[in-house]
Amino acid sequence: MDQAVERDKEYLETLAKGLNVITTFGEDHPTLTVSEAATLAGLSRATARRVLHTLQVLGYVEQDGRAYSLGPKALDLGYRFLAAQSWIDRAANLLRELSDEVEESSSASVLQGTDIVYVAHVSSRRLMSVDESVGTRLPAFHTAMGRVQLGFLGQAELWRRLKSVRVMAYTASTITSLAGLYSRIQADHAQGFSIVDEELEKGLRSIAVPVCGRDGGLLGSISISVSSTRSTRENMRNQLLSGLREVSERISASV
Amino acid sequence: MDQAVERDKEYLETLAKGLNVITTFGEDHPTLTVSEAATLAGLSRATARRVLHTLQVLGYVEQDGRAYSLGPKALDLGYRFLAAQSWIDRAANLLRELSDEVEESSSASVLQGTDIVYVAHVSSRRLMSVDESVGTRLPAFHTAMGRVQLGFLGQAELWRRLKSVRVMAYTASTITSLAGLYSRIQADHAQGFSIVDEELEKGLRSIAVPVCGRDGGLLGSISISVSSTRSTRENMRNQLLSGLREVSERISASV
DNA sequence: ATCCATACGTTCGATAATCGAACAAACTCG
DNA sequence: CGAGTTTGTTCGATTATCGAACGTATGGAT
Repeated sequence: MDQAVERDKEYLETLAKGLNVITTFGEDHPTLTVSEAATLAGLSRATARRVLHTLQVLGYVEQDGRAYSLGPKALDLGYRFLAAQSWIDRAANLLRELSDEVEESSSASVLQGTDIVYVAHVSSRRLMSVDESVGTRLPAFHTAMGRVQLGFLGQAELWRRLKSVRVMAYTASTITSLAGLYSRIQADHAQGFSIVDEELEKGLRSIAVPVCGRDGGLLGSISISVSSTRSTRENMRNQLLSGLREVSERISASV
Repeated sequence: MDQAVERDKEYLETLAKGLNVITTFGEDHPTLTVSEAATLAGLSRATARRVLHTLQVLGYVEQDGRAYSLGPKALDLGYRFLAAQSWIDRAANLLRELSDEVEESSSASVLQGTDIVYVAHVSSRRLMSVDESVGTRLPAFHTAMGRVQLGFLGQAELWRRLKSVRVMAYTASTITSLAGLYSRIQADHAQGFSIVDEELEKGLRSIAVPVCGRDGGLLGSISISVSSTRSTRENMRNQLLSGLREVSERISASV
């Protein structure tokens, strides 16, 4: 049986272990001791210590007594992803202007698997405003930004990803049937935008459009989010969609 | 001689190689082939391929034919640093309000070695506006945000870092003597703010204040940057300093 | 469409990197 | 201050990783 699941000798276990340790840090664990890191990463204590020592030498982690924390050099890794995609800077600036104009928060994201990952965000000045940091992940199937990007997948790939998610009913409004999600995504793709209404969180309504490169390939998506007490679906379509489309076109024109 | 520089067996070479490959991606190299990555990272082609394969399996890198590029999962690594520091979200929101009010761009950063690393940035709506992404690094000794943070170091440590930089004359205004930099940093620390005037880039003037935690320990710094044609040093001190100090105090009060 | 040069994927034995148990040292908490 | 817990370090053993070499694939020029 061991031979049946022979390990991939091209896969570097040590690198994987190290990256795994980095991902144990976060909001839940701003600092970690060696033993905590070992437990969370599923490593022996000696191995966890070697990982932390190496990361510290390289500047990705800082040590204060027994406590380790991620250092700002960890931002380098993510920054390089952002720096490699020129459309994101452009999007951030244009979304800033759009948010000022419509007085709502706006975002940009990219699709990865069954998640969207925020790559830009502008909060509005309202007290109740969507506020997500760059790097945040949300389920693609239940977000407007996710649905407009999923619509670019081939039918087989879309079904493959649909089947791989464990669909949860986040609110009473969440679409939970796979067929329902599939149909909605196809319909949104046909109309060129998506509105998601309180499926992820009660009170939250978002409208999104895709962003493409000059060659027509998908880059990501952008959206505006509002409190459902402030704007109806109809209002969003009538008042927010044209602004989003204009921003999307300006981004496409500049890359 | 080989024995004299015996390798640190607690340092994981494979992890270091992997992270090094990640850092070869960026604005200059949004995509890389196996051979390019090997050359830039100083590895054999087979090793570079194994690193890229492992990163791809883990989701940090994506492959399109022969071209590899960083995937959005790379943002996770940097996001975890930001997520672990609650003051940064708070700073971003308050800086957004401040930028709107004063109609200039604002930023927050943390000190790492002889660099500052941007952790938040708000561009103003002006055509000529400072625009730096989160993750960007700038030399601490020649920036207002850097100087206010360097002022928190002990004298010995400050001198150690001073001696380790290769001081460059970015503009005719750049302070290039170590003694001059040292004095300026001490003076700025004493007055509680720093103004840097066209030392890094002609036409760019910035004012910064430190941000501390409740315990008085340094968290980072915040700044406002303007075009030198729009504001004198005196104007910055008279009109911008109080707003920055207020934001700094509100951040400190909330963490 | 073909050919040639370049780049890539894969494999294997050798080697070096990595492992983790064990023990001493350090730290924390009561 | 003492006890319990955690960490740092070391060593021999084991496994992960390496890179040269060769076959395959790709891309560019003609």
